[in-house]
Order: sequence, then C-alpha cells, then structure tokens
Amino acid sequence: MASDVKLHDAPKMGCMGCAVRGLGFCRFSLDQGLEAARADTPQVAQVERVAPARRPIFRASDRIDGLPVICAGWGAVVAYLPNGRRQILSFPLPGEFISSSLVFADVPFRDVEAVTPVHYRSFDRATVRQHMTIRPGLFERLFKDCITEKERLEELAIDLGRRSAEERVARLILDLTERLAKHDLQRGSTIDFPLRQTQIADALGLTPVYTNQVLRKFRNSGILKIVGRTLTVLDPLKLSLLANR
Amino acid sequence: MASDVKLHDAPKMGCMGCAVRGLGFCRFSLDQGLEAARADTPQVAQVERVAPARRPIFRASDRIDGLPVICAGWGAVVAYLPNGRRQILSFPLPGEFISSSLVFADVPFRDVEAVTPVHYRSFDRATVRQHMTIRPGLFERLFKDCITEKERLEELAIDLGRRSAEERVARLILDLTERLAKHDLQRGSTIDFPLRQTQIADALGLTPVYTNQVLRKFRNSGILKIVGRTLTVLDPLKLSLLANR
DNA sequence: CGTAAAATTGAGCTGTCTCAATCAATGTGG
DNA sequence: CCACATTGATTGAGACAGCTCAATTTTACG
Repeated sequence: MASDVKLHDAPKMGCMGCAVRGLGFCRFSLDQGLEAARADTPQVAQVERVAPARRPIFRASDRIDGLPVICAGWGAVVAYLPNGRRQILSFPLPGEFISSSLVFADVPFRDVEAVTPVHYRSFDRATVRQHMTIRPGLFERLFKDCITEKERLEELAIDLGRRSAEERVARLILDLTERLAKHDLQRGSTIDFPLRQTQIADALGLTPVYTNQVLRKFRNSGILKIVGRTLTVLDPLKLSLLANR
Repeated sequence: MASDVKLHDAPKMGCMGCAVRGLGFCRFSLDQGLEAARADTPQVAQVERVAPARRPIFRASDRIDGLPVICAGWGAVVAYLPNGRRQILSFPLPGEFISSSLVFADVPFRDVEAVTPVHYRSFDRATVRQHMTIRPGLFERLFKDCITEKERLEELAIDLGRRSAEERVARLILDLTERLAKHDLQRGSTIDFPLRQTQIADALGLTPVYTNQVLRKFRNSGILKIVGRTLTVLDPLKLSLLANR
C-alpha cells in the first residue's frame, strides 16, 4: 500500500504527460491553470474514475464511450491467448492515453488492467472527433501519439524477436525509468516499481522463474536494487551496456 | 525472374490498396480514372521509381522528401542490431504506405528493403500535410492507416512473445494470404511468395535452419506447397488450426 | 497473526539454436 | 548455351537459453 499511496499522491503530475500537454485539453487538471485557461479548451473531460490494483479496467470487448487518459498509476494492455498465455503490449503511465486507437474504435480489442490503482478520465469520443476537425493541432497531437505507440511496439517486437532475456529486462527498466523521468515521476535514480515479476515476464515473453533469475543476477552484480515496490538503478552504465544500445 | 515478372505486371492493382483507395489521392494510377477525376485531388504523386530486388530502398538515416506508397512488389521494414541480428517489422505490400510515420518524420529510422523489385511513388510531405488540414477525411484516412500498422505490430509482438515457431509460420502465411487477397493479388489459394527463408526467419524471430524444418513439416503434412516463388495453401483448415486463432 | 500472493531456489527437460556440410537453384560471363 | 560462381535450401548432430515442475521462503494485507 505504501507505494500505491505515493502514486495516489501524484494525480496532478499525471496531467503533464505527452498525451495531453500543450493541448489545452487538460481541463481536469485543476491546478494546471496554464493549460486549462485556454479559451478553446473542449469541455470533455469526464469525472475521474479509479480502478483498483490488479483489476481489469476494460475488457477486450467492452464498449467504451471515450478516450481514457491515465491521471495516476500504471496500466497494462494485455492480449490473452488460448491456453492461458498472456502478452503485455504496453504499460500506459500517467499522462498517457491508454490507446490512441480509441479515437476511432469504441472497443479496445485488448484487456486493459490496473497494475496499481489507476485514476483515469475519459474524453468523449464524439466531442474529440468534432474538435479534431476544427483544430488540426489536436488531430496532429493524437496522430503523433499513435506514432509513438507504434514505435514502442516496434521496439517491443525487436526485443521479443531478437534480444536475449537479459537485454530485454535491462531495456524494460531503462525504458520505464526514462518515461517516468520525462513525467517527473522519479527521485534521482529510483522509481516506484509496482510490477510483479509475473507481469515483467508477460511483458517480455519470458517465464516468471527465469525473469526472477535475471533480476537476481542484476541484483548480485550491483546493477540495481529492488526494495518494497521501489527500484533503484545503482549502475546505469552497466545497465545500458546490458541493454545493448 | 519469372515470378518477378508477375509482380511487375500488376502495377495498376497496387493503387487499389487501402492506403490510397477512396482518397482521391491516386492520380498516379493512370487507369483509375474514377479516383483521378476528383477535382480536389492533390497533384503530389511523384514519378514512379523502382528499387531492384534484395536492395535497400531507404536507409534508416536517409532524408526522405515524401510519403512513399508501394505500387508493385513487396518491401520489408527491417531493424538492424549490433551483432548482425535483424528483425523484420513489416512487409509493405502493393497499395500500402511504407510507414505512416513519414507523415511527420523526414527520416524513416528503419532500413527499408526490396524483397522483389519494388515500384513505388512518393507524395510530397508538405503538400500532404497542407491538404490534411483542408480535407479532414485525408487526415482520418492516414490516422487509420497508422492504427492498422500499430495493430499489426501488436500481433507481431504477441507472436514473438508467446507463440511457438509453428504458430508463427502458420500465422505469417495466413496473414500474407489474406492481405494479398484483399488486394486481389492471389489466384485461388496460391500466391506469389517471393520471401527467402532467411527473411521469414528474420520476420518471426527464428533461425533460417529452424524455419526450414517447420516449413518441411508443413509440406510433409500436406498443408502447403511451395513451387518456384509460389505458395499454395492445400489445407487451409489445418493451417488455421496450427495458427491457433 | 493468519492467509493468500509473490518471490526464490533447485533440478531436469525441450524448443530452438549453432555449427557444419551438402545439395539445388539462380545468375553471370564467355 | 554451357561452366562457373554465388546465393539459398536442406539435413544432421550436438549444445544451451530459457522452460516446466515442484518445493520453500518471504511479503502483503485483512
């Protein structure tokens, strides 16, 4: 719970993320006057909702009215296969859309789960679409978010297709660290790290058991430290070398 | 050469694909009068270019003036890693954009190679961007193409992360068959299949040697037949079952 | 404080890889 | 039109990264 509280305490930060920054689209962020003050801001942000940790936020076949943005907490977009296999496709973080595909689709096609308690708000789809035609800047913003999601999936495919388990783990940690840093959600070289090893495994196409061994190796080599639900990178250089980039 | 000729002979079909159909955006398709006749069609299609088979079309760091569409032939978007490892991220087919990311970026960030001789045309980026703001339908069309690319990458990630070699091969063949059928580039249950086993391997995160064994198994079980550069699905049901969907 | 979930560790196993050799196909120059 | 050269396909044999099964310990939380 301790770490969840930390995440709870930062709902205002969530509104700073790339998905909504600069859009004048962030009316729900009460203390982001700068953004909210723009006269043409569409009044579309719905009430904040909260999904409890480890619970589904949306099912693959749910009908969704709008375009959800994470305010606080970590989500997970996951694909289920026959046989119980799971592949996590992305971890939407505070300030990010769950999926920009929802601009046009009213069904997510994937299960979306809460890693931590997730605070989110949805923008009404019809309104967003309408405003897109009026303000091309908004359209462009959403399009670019879609491209970012696409690029992340490319990186994921490269990881899963051609990189070793160690490289994958190293890269996931670096990626999350950098994304959280971008949203000011890190403290020095430590971040809240709510992921279970099972979830890391499902994100990296590995087994929980093997994931554990890789993490142990990293810990034993003094590369990182995981205490409670907090991760500290002790040797960023070595981690980068392992990540191979 | 024989199969390449087949692909050469179908450049007009290439313009029918989802990337450009219905856009009034297909001026280069001389015999698609229906499309070309629209008064608001932007005059942006450049001269057709041809890249020879097995050669790079673009390098990852090339500066590209526009948004290339495949008219005929198969492309491959590939990521190179240190150590010579390669991951093929997509096979752009006739009628498809090489990457919708190029609407905003002037550099592809990936190597793009020609599987067969590739005929392509580019739309000037500035002009496209300009027309996007005038005609929201064009913007939406491009956005949706981006979403399609994203969804394909999700499927790829699921394949690479959680499916066996047999499942991956089966699914690749089904996917290509369906996409070619959508563009009327199949004859019954047979398609031109210009891929080398090395390329299949690089697309599926496998080794050429193992890919060969899987294909042999499929051949021996009477599921498919590969003659020359042509592939015939003999037992679509069994193939679907192997693909697990 | 008890119970359930997660992490850790061990031991053996297998899908896929590596290395290496051979064979077939395709392209090239004379 | 042939001989050679190059690239791709095929096959075999052994190796290993990462998996499965299973038990134990630690952590989280009501």
